[in-house]
Amino acid sequence: MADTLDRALLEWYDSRRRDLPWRRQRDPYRIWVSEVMLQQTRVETAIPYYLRWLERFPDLLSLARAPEEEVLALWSGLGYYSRARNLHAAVREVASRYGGEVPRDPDAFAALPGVGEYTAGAVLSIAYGLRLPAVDGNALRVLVRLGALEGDITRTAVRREAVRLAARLVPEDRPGDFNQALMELGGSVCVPRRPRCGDCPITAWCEARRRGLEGVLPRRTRRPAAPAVPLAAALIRDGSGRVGLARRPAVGLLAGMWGLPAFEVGAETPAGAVAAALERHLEEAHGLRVRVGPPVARARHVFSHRTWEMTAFAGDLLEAPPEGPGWRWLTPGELEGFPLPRAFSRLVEAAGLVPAAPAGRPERRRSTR
DNA sequence: AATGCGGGGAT
DNA sequence: ATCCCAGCATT
Repeated sequence: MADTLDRALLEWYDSRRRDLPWRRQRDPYRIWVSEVMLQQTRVETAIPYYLRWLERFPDLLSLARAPEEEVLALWSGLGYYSRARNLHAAVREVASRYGGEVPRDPDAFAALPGVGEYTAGAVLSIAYGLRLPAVDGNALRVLVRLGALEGDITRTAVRREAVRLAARLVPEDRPGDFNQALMELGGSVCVPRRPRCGDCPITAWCEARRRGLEGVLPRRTRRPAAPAVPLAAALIRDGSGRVGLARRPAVGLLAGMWGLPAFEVGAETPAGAVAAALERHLEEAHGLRVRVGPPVARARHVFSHRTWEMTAFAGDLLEAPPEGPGWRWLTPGELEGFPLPRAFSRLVEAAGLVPAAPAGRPERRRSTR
């Protein structure tokens, strides 16, 4: 076995690294896209989105030139939509300010929207070979065990300590591979519960293992359960059977995405008054005069911090709606391929307007038989 | 320093 | 049910 931690880890990585789409080249733009998609997202989830993204936006300038609507459409279903908006804005800044070349300077790169300490370290170490740490959730767990850091990892101080440890460990030679190896080790061997220390290439250096703490580290206070929030949505048809969609506000949950017009029902609204409250919401938020009828579909959607208990009410349009950038009508056929966030696509499915979507998220195939 | 922000897979 | 994922911006 190699006699230093970094050599042992790199040897392990060389023998078992996965063949991932973003590991086939070192184009900084492509590495960057992968790192943003992978923020809080599993590798297997991101891959189909990544491939489709690069087909449409093969280089930085093609993304910089694209309209935001198309960018969000390609991201839809992946979640955390500000990632897409920030990446789009950042790429435009690189195009205009840096001549289309991703800056090598860590401070300049990290100043771009959506680029934090992790993403800067990952992109610059992988694409440019800079000796920078990149500590994601997986690497954090490895580092906490390696150094037997006993503090609560939800605290900033403990995370900083882990980053300092990583900065000490990352070698001049192959820093990008080292960072990826640390992450991959956390994802496959140094897993949250019951780590497979027998398969670990750096167990000889692991302080938690030496002290018998590998099963209890990292320590973390648990999050409170997400509250359930009722959501009232309107399923409004126009004279020709099309369905009304509203663009959500630019800030907040699902910001800027399209969905059924909807609002979160507060505790002050009794169950019997929801329909009337929905009518008021449609009037105030969209200038629509609608008579809200009976509920036609229900669905539950779990976010990380709240759960929507969704009810869709049928709505009869009393008066022609105003045209505008925040409102559009789609036929059920158009709805089927439309980039809706999952919460709304599920609700529309429950209403029987479109067939249930196929398992693969990104390829919204039209009619596969 | 804590919170908001998606969606899904593993246990 | 709970945890957690190649995190970042905002407060």
